[in-house]
Amino acid sequence: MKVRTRFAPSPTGYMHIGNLRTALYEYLIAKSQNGDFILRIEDTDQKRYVEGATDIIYSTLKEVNMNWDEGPDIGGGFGPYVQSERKNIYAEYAHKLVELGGAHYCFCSKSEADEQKDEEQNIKFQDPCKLIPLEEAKKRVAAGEPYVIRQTVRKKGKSKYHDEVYGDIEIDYDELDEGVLLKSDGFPTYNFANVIDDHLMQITHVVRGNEYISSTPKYNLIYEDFGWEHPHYVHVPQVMKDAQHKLSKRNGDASFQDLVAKGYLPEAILNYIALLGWNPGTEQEIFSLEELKKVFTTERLNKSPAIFDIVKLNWMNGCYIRALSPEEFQQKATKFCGELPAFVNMKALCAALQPRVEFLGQIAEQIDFVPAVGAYDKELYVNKKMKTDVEIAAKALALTLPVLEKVADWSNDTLFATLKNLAETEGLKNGQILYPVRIALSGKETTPGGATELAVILGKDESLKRIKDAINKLA
RNA sequence: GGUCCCAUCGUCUAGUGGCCUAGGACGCGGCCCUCUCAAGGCUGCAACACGGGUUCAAAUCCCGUUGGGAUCACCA
Repeated sequence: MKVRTRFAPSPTGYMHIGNLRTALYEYLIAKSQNGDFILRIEDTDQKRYVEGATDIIYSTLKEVNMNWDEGPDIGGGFGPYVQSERKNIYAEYAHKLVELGGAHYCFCSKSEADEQKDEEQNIKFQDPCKLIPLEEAKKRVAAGEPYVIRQTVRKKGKSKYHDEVYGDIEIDYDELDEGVLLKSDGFPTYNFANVIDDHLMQITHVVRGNEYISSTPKYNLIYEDFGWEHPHYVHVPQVMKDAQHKLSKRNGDASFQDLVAKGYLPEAILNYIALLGWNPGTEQEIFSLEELKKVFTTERLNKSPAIFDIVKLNWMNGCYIRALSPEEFQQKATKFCGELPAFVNMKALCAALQPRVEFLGQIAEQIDFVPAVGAYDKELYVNKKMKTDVEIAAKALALTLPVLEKVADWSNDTLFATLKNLAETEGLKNGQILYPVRIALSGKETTPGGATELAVILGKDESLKRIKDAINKLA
């Protein structure tokens, strides 16, 4: 049987990192076995629907290159792929389930149900409507009385099922609550829709967060009542913000879009989250999607929660940035450079930046001196290790200016050789020339590149101008 | 509170009874390289939650304790 997995997000306007990881694992399970990856939109809660949210889902999946084989936009043999368009299907099956004895009509209001139960005391809602004879209930429904369809749990004893990562799970049927399957507005709840859809769409592996472990027996009951086989279950641990809290929108934790906006590369993010809860069993850490397809297996999925560590993502993203060709880097980096003066040598600037940023959002701070030198203190010229002070700097800059004016080949090699030579003939240390020049060009203590590299980035005219300015400042 | 799940360096993890004086990666410290800072190379610090068993032998199996998480919606 062909492996079919599905990513079934609800369109709430936010691509959560944990969600994306679930999608990745679903994609990898399918693709590692030549199966199909299906996209389904779970929008049965009209209150939570956010305009444009489905576009975020599409664009995110596309950005990380996880292409779906069937979905709302491209169709497929098992559509429609949007749950709100399947309303009548759920209604049909819900009524069928009532006939089968797996569910019943309930005329209680939500508040009536809420009043009865008590989580602390472990008192569950005992639905009085269960006792209404089916024929009578049908009459009331036909008469137009508002109703919901609730699951009926008749079984006693232990419910058992196998999970691919957690192993065998046993839960007592008494623990299961008789939840609403079809709401009074006619829409199904997740509890019902996911079962119907997964069966109808012939999903073979369901991947979801481990918060569903304890409700899975309820779904299995529905499968049983219909006489269907349930899919393989792959419950995955949570992605946490810290030991106590999981990553969430409410906490303001970064979403995939937020990270991309900060200049993290989609491939790096994907690589990083693949390793949050899964490992290849080898010491390899850098994986392309294609490589992951080859080595992924559910056996190597972990049971315990993983904390999302932005510091390690930074490192990994840095690896991806450094692996970019200079052209690719320049193309991506330009967007983060803002408006730069015409004198800037972009190629040289990007070459300097590439090994020095872990994510593109760090560029701005690195290049703030490029448009113009900001205000700085003369004391910046004092550096013990470089053996410079204000006086030496003034002398060095005065010496450097005429020499640089004569340089025709404004390249790093030539500039460096020239200044090194100048230092030698003047009996100065390299640093006594280079350090002041670098400060003159940037006005900053640390810069992406040395004096001569900055000179190349700024071009000859601008460099000479800045050195003159510095000489005046020190005079 | 009931039920379910989890538990190795700060973090991600390897480890499925002897190969473990517990390996790798990030981070952190040191050294090298060096026109500052990075990058790169080398190197150091750092963990089996606790207590009982089982066994010739336990991070690995069992039980308990502790700690953490999840769930108990007409949300998914």
